Amino acid sequence: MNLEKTLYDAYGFTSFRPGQEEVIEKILGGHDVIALLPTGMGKSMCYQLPAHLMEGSVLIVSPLLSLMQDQVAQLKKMGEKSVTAINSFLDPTERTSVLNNLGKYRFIFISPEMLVQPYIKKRLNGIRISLLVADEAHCISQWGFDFRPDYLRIAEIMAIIGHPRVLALTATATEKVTEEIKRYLKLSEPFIYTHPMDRKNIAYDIRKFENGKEKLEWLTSFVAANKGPGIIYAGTRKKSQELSNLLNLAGIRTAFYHGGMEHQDRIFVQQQFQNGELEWVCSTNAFGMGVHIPDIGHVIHFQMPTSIEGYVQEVGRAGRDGNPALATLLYAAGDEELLESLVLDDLPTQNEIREVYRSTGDTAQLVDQGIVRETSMRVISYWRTQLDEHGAIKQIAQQKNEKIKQSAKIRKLIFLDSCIREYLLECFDQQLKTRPENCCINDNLDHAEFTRQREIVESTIADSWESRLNAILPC
DNA sequence: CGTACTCTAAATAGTTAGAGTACGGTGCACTATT
Repeated sequence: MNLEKTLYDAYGFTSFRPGQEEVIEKILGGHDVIALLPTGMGKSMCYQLPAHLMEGSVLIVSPLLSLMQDQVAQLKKMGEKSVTAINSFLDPTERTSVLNNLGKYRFIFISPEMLVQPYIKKRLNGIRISLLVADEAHCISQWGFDFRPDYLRIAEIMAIIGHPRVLALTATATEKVTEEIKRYLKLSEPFIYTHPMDRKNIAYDIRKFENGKEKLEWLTSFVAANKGPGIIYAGTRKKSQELSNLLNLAGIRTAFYHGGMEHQDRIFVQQQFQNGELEWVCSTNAFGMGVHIPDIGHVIHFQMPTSIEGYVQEVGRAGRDGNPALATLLYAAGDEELLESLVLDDLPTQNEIREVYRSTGDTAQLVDQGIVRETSMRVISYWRTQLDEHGAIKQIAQQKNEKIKQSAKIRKLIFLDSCIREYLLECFDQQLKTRPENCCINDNLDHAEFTRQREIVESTIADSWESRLNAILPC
């Protein structure tokens, strides 16, 4: 079979990007695949092309509604007509029509929450699904255990849709995360494609301060002296607003972004940033997934990220265009206390587990009465279908242990004396092959040289929104 | 850890200081009102 010809006929591309062809061949050969591909490497082509060569529909599990809407729009722009997304954006009339004609769509996007709804399972029964795709598959491990437990339940529909082949796609996964993807998607012998994940054009800087005030002063002067576009990650919603207000006062075009905002406002900020109307975005970790801006030159962490995986994802949003980019992590004494308590406190407590397991009535009441938190309830409800009370307590304790390990890794990163790049790769079980010139603060990072290189880049990028739009358009 | 909110005692009627405590970040779907 000539894959390149199909690629050309269906999408007009003459050649594959690294990894695509190998992944597609494995899928067509009947294998399940876990593909770790860096963002911007055309991950979606890995399921788009097979869709043209296999009988039946491709079902894509996607973490965010906005991401789904984007992908649907992009596929439609590429001339794909039979695309749909089943989610709460659908009004009842549309929903009925989509559900009645499910088998007619070549691409069906869905959230994990929707996927496990009994009425959806019923509708999927008997539909011919050739491929199940778990997009951003690290979410299984990152969110499944404490935030969106339906991520652990994707495999429940395998039998219903006739055990199709499975493709799990992600840009960042440690061996442990890969293992969890494999376990929760119930893949027996998947082909695992790993791309070297080092981003050579990103230089790493870590700066330590006595207190928050010093950190703030440094940030203000840095942002005043350096051009965007850039992202500043804050630890709380409130802090993201504070930082944005402060920078605005200094005359810098900035907006804040976090999960507590109206959906419309979030879309607006993202669009403004993409069109170059904003130079910096101050945000919580809500910002980033599905944001494709090639020329981000700076990612600054004003407060510590919650895990190394999160850090690498956030930092990885810089320098997609291959030009020099700088990742700067700011630390002030005591910062770790905030984050660690925040991260550890959100797992269900022993008391919550006990209350739910021993409740005989409506468990929703426990949430209403404030005895069990809403997120805890969903997590415990999931484990209740799998384990007894003792088992659940053990499971959550193990999860907590895992989180403690994660925060220890972040702590180690901050106080590291050796190469940051090497350490990050080590966390992903990879080895550094060649060290770029501008590597990291512990390895001859030359800020002056970096700034000089950025200036050359900036002078060649026309600052019109048209050129940016062209750069963003899909490939 | 820092902040914001609640509670309580001491003071004497409505205010205030200090102690105690809860919260902080990621999103889906669904329902009940506007």
